[in-house]
Amino acid sequence: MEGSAPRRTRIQQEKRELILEAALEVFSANGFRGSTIDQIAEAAGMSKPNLLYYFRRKEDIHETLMQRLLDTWLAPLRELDDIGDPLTELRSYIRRKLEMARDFPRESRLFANEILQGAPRIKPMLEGELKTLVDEKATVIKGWMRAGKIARTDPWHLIFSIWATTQHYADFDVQVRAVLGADRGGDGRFEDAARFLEQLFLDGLKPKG
Amino acid sequence: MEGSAPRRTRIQQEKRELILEAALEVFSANGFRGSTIDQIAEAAGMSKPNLLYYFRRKEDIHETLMQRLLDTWLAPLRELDDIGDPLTELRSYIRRKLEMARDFPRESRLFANEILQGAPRIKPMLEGELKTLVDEKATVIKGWMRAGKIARTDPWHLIFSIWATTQHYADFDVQVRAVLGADRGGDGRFEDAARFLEQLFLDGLKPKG
DNA sequence: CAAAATTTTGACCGGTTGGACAAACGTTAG
DNA sequence: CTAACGTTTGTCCAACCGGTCAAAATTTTG
Repeated sequence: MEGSAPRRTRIQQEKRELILEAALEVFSANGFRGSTIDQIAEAAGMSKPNLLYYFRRKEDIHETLMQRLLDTWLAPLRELDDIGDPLTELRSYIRRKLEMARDFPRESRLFANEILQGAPRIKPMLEGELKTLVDEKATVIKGWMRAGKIARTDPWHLIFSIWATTQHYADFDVQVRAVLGADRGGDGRFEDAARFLEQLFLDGLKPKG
Repeated sequence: MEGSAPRRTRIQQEKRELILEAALEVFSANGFRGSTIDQIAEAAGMSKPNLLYYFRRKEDIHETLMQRLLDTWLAPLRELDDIGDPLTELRSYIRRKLEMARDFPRESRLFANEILQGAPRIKPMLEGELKTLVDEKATVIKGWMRAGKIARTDPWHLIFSIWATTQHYADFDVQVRAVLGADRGGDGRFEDAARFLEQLFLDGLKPKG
């Protein structure tokens, strides 16, 4: 039996990383079918056959990329914990997700692309691992509601709304920039978004008093 | 000079509609580059050369589809009006957008695909028409804030958050269904979402009292 | 160093895809 | 009927794309 960790030379380690970085760039910008091996190879600074020496098929690159992505992508939700003040916990979660949209927009778009196409490669994971995790966190949130720490609502849709609002700033970045214009579309937009989302999720839109 | 409305026979009218309907189905599911003319032709029940008789290039279909989409897509925002109670207006807007996600998910995904790829074909429209419209509505919303009718926040990010949360149910439908599971993922999910979003946008998550 | 193992590349292949074209088919008006 | 016009299709092509292969270049190892 082969060990589960394939033995790799130093060059293989490095080149595989190089390819994955290049592929993230290309896939996230053009989608899976919209990207060609040649594009990835060029972005990685090597010839196509050379790239195919490290990853036998185009799908293998995508699969590897997706597996790595999912671990880090769900980390913020995993950290959502029962200890500490509920509202603070949620605020931290929103902030972390927004930071990820700011710092890893390519990963967000890669994921969005996959889901948009019907998640052909990761549907089992969504129905298994992801559902389990979300259900678990929904239970935590329900506990907070029962304890009167936060208002009663649907925990699942709460999580969806956090995903949607934060990832929007990565996935729809072009639109956000276009609408905000040159002056407000700069680096400050994430701070503005953070402030807005905090207020939205905590207090909503009803005027005070 | 040719008139701006190209003269078309009855058959041309019908067949073009047929093609656009088929193309919406295919493009929204596979993206532009992921879709082939053959697929669209088959979905429209005709041969490829026949389809190319009505639309000379693949891009022409996509362009026509996108132009039509944009008009209807922004209609709800255009309706956002200064008359009537502000909170009611916003609630209506959210409801209408959610209904569009429910009734026209293919249109939503087509749009999402375009933006994700960097909006190569509609960027001018985003920076022009769309920005103008949003700026205009932001002014209306600011007026409501100044009048103390709704809480003070950033009107642009408010609009983004409404777009994000509602379109999420069309664009990330697979994920939403997977997480909710067979029992809660049925038709009721849009009503649950409507209830949740209303509460979120009006009152936020802080517990009452 | 020299053999062995690994890495890189140019050339090539078969399948797909967007699109062209001319010929055939159908329809309609004089 | 028939000429003109609109519609449909089979065939074909050039470009592209994922992937193979054998040979050359390079690195590692004894």
